[in-house]
Amino acid sequence: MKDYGARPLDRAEAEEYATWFKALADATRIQIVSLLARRREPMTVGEIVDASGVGQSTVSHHLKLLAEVRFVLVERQGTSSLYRINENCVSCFPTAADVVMGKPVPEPPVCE
Amino acid sequence: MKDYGARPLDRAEAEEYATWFKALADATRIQIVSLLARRREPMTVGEIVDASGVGQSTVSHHLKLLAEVRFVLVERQGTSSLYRINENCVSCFPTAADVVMGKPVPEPPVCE
DNA sequence: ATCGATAATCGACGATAGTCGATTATCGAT
DNA sequence: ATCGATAATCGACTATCGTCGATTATCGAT
Repeated sequence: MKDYGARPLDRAEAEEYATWFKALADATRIQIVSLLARRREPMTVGEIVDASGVGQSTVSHHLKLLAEVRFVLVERQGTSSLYRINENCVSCFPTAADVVMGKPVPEPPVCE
Repeated sequence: MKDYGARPLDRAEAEEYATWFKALADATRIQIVSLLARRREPMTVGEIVDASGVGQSTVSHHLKLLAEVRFVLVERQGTSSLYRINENCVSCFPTAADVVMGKPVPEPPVCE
């Protein structure tokens, strides 16, 4: 690769960002994430099922994916699971979008 | 759906954003886009092939996808094709990330 | 008219993804 | 110990994706 400035996007960085974008590369997951981001409070799977319009197993599947990349956090409470947005991602993710689009940022976003 | 503020993310909006994120849900495409975003000047397919490390047909395939969602723009010049970043997306795409993450914006981004 | 360089398209392959219905696991309450 | 509610997992099906090598199309130059 040639020189495009101080912080070129190498393969490893590109692959990390790709996993983030992949997590939101589906309309159902976008609805779930935006739903949890607007309510900053935990929601049960049942509530999310009602709001998303797809089956319970499908929602559970998507929530698992979103939890694996830590877009959402889980906490079991009694017989139900409470999902909430990961506040770190609320700030990190748009910054990742900036980085890919060439906007210089002081620190590359490292979400957890 | 219940009420989560003035601008809930309906299915249509979620699907539009999903196509955008889907376009960047691959490490190779992220490298291509960030490459074109850093150089603001048009690049030939051959140059992009050299910089990306994958085959010519693969790069051509990805460029076609990126052009379909208008992340990049094409212009034929002689025997080569010149690809450049779509400046609109540089500003629209991070805004879309903000919207999904619940940050209120004056206008929802409509890229073209 | 032909040649060479460049890029687009084709065909194929294995891999991954989204959805569903059905089943299983977990846990509180009776 | 059993029941009911809740959510996770399983199995299957179809669809899409990323990559490649090979072929074809385009166009400038000779």
